Amino acid sequence: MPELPEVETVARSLAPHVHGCRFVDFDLLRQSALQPSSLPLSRLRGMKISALSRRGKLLVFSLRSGDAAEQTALSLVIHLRMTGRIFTREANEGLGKHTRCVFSLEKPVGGNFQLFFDDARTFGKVLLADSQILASWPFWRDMGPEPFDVTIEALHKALTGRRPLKSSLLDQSVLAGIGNIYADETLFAARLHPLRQSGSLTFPEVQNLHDAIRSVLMDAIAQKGSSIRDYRDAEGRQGSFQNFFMVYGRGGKNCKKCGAALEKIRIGGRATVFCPVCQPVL
DNA sequence: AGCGGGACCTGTGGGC
DNA sequence: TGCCCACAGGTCCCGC
Repeated sequence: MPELPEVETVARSLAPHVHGCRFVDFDLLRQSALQPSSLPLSRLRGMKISALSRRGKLLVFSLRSGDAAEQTALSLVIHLRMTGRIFTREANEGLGKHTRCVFSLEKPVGGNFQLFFDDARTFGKVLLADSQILASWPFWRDMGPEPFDVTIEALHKALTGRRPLKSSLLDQSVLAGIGNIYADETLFAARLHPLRQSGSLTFPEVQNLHDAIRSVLMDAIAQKGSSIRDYRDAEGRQGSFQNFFMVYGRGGKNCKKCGAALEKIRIGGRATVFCPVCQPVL
């Protein structure tokens, strides 16, 4: 599910609820929801959330221990993968069918609430890490630049070889945060064929792609993400960018721009939709 | 290098 | 209505 715009929306909607809150307790209902390299979640107790941010598709809680004498800093990192959801609950409303982990938090002004991590497909992961564990986690270590930070030159340099352009966009070490929806939407906006060889792009084409990535992701964030089925923000609201899809999930339908029938193919095992007229091979 | 296929899982929607 | 199959927003791993 959640790609960059969805995780960004979750982070923004969740931040005001959790900032300054302290972890009181946790309940890990499914052991496999914990990344094997994680510190035990018991280390959470007493730690305070100093910031909530996003890196690629990861949600990152920055934590500090309460005592000023020996401050420790940890990060609680959550990857929602396909169907993960994070949301808050005021009281003890009981677990959902797919609840994998529950965190009990204490507000700075007093009073407790719970943070739920639900995940139907159980692909999602939770990782509690110090800076060393985080830095040596391959997925974190190898993550490429944020799409809003990368320069055109750096993007040009990262697009190499004969691999399909779409595969490069999905490669988190090239750019962090783009998934199947936004790869297809971005390529349409840039008028580039998904099978173009990554290394064959001219500088103006990379410039074009760079613009498309930023504008598609910004539009999607403005619409609070895309809700295909599972996705909701931290307050249970759906996104609305699915109403603006030009190609994703529209194989066989007419291009909204030129009317041609959109083609659906598979690239690297992922369904890929594009317009053969707006996105010519050359 | 990169692709196809499988694995990890559960749910949903379409076809019959 | 019900059953079976294909497919789903992501990543990792293996073999070719």
